[in-house]
Amino acid sequence: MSKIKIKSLPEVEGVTEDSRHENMGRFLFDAARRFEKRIIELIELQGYEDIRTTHLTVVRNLDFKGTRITDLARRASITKQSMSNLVLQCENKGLVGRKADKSDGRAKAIVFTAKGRRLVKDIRVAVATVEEEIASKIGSENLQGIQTALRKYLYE
Amino acid sequence: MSKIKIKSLPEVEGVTEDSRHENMGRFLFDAARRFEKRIIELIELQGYEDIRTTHLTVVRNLDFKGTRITDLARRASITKQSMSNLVLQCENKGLVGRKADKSDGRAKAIVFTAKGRRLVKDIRVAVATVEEEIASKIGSENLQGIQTALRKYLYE
DNA sequence: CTAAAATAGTCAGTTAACCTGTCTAAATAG
DNA sequence: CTATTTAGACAGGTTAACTGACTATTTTAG
Repeated sequence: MSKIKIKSLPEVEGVTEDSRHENMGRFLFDAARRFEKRIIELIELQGYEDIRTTHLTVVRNLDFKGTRITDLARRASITKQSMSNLVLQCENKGLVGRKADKSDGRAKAIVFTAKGRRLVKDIRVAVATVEEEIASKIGSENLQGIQTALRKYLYE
Repeated sequence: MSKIKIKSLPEVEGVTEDSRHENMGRFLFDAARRFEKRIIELIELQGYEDIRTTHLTVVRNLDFKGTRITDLARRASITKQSMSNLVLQCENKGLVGRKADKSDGRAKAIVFTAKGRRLVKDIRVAVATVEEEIASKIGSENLQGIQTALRKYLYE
């Protein structure tokens, strides 16, 4: 990468200028917040109670064939202790269960219950709905563009 | 808005399909997280200690002419109690002060100290730097495109 | 012009979502 | 076969939000 160009920013003069500032971070943060809030709203409309964004972190990273807590944690970029706790919550809600991993006596595979699989489907519908809502506001080519660009930023 | 179109989503077949799913919410969330983390890193390199993203929430919404806690809270979409606490933290760090609002005896205007104004400048440089970093990865036209689209989604 | 309602801010307590440190049981490497 | 690593759980702490209750002003309405 070329050397970072430090923009010369406008001087603060007196006490009149506004410190508030639009920037990428703010847009991303606000948009992420709004998106998640809307997903939860739609999921609640489907009749689910007390499903929070953190539970989606479990659901989102769980393979249908089953996934270990350690792997879930790594995928979500949180500690295994935190993930362990989230999995416990999902278990209490009847969304996931545990089965022994016969190849490793220490490990347990976290697997979806039927209810959990139903939630996955309902979440996908909600996600598709919110994406439609956004697309209808900014255009689907912009939606696609954002996703492509952020994928590149994040994972390449 | 027209009625929500529910996409027919692929059926879950057996236990082989992966439940993990790329979507807009995930991209936004991960990108926001990465952005904020990077800003904090750069700010710490500038010699600041223990400046957290929540403190940026104060700084980001504070006018140079001074702003009341209630207004800060509204701008940040948090309760005034939460904002009151954040302002206290910023005050303890010497970033902001309070002065009486002569037109309203109940109110106090939160104002930047010299140190706070210096931080604002340093944050702007950090933001510009991170935006450059992103632009160098995804192209500045994509960066601009994302900002324009998200501004539309969020505030129009 | 006063009594009632609204507003600015604080205090106290709670909850959610993370964290670190420690521990066990099992697996693997030298 | 011992030593280290790994999977997971348990205990306890921190941060950033929340609600509810309170004081002190200001605004409004009869």
